[in-house]
Amino acid sequence: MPLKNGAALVAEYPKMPVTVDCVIFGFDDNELKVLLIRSDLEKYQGMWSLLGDVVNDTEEIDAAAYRVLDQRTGMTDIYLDQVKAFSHPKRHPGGRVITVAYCSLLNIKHHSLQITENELHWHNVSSITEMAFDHKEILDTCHEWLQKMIQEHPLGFNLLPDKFSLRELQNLYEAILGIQLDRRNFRKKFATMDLLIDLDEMEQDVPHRPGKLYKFNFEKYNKSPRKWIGIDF
Amino acid sequence: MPLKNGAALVAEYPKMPVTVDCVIFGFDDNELKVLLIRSDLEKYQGMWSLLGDVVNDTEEIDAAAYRVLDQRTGMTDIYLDQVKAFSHPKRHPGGRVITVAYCSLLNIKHHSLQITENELHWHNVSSITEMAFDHKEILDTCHEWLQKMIQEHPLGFNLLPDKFSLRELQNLYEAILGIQLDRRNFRKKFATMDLLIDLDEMEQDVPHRPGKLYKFNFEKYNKSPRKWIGIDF
DNA sequence: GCAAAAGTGTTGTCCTTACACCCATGC
DNA sequence: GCATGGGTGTAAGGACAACACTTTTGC
Repeated sequence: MPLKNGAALVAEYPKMPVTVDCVIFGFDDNELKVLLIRSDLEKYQGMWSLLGDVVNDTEEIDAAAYRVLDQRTGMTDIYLDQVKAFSHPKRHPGGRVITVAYCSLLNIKHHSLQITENELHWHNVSSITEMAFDHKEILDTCHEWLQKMIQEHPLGFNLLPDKFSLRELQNLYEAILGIQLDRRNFRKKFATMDLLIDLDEMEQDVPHRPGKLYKFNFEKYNKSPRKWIGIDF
Repeated sequence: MPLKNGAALVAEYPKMPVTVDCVIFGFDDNELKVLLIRSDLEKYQGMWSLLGDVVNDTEEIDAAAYRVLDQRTGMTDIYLDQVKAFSHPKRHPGGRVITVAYCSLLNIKHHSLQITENELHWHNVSSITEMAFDHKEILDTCHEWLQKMIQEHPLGFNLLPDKFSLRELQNLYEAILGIQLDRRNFRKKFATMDLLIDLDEMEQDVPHRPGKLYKFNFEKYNKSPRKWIGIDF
């Protein structure tokens, strides 16, 4: 087989637009939220869509996703992870567009944009039934991804304030997983893990007995080895 | 904000080639193998690369990956799953190419291609140190993905013959995970799961006491609900 | 009969689950 | 003082880890 020149080969490849779409989750009022924008396409007039943008010619797709987050929220240190590429040929009414979905987690309280100005709104994930493009499918995929990930990795803390109570943490897990958890067992679990730092501070302005505040010990977590063996299906 | 026409919008998006690369795993001689082809690019002369191809204009990326498998192995019912998109702007020497990595699992014994003719060869995953493009990184990512997945899902059976012994199954897990497992506990685990069908047949032509043969009960597995709650990190 | 792997049980430890009461604070 | 959620302990059951000997077959 004759060897080929890379540039000549690639020049003949079919080319198509690639975009990123960010599923930006937040947590407020004991509900899992997602940040959406009104679609600016005729076909999807009035419907909500994920925040996305094209991938530029010399740009990593991760970089494009971070750029979307920065542009829309003004925040640059947001948790972000690639989830899946979606490629149905008719998924975009304007023609073939492949998109790579990203899941990102941010603390709503840190995020100070004027949401009414630019048609950007937080929505309860549980009450969304329809979206522009295939964005409902992408949202569902990212929600399932998140449900699995928060059980295996300390991601949920990205959705909470730096200081949080055990009640808030449990509410977060219950909202994302859609189940009720036993309070004593939940607290025991985190006590056993020994990855929460007791700040010796109390909640303020709650209409009941205030709870203790904690922060997550990322330093200790990052030093501890992962124990991941266990066949179970 | 004025509404836009989809086609006009998409026409202005940057376009780039998208490819798929398949990490095709097999299992033989108690080793995890991967199917590779010699690179046909000048720059990577003599080096091995994954099996890939471009994604065509109206083709789903999943379909492109299945097409690669069909073309290279002649098999159409192979397990396949999307793993991750790789997008470094310089990952292909011929210019910007985004690739989506797929992991596929097949039973080497079912696969009858003439491997010497078309420069296609099975390689021990553990002895690969260098590959063309960023394919070593892609292979490593898929290997880690597989290590995690075989513990949570019954994927490993795709790498084994229809009928297999518990010893073969354990060898498979040990090869993929790179660890030793206790034989009694391993068998007990699968006995408790009650998802293996005892075929009342014995291994043939083994130079020692033959073991019983089993097949996996996919029907029962698919009917059983997933129990997936358990915070652990 | 010897080599090689098949097959099998018990025990201790740990984790998970289920469950109920008193306490501190705001109003 | 009452409403609200904070905070705690225990007992039972199930899962997992460690461990050794007998059996069957091919040669």
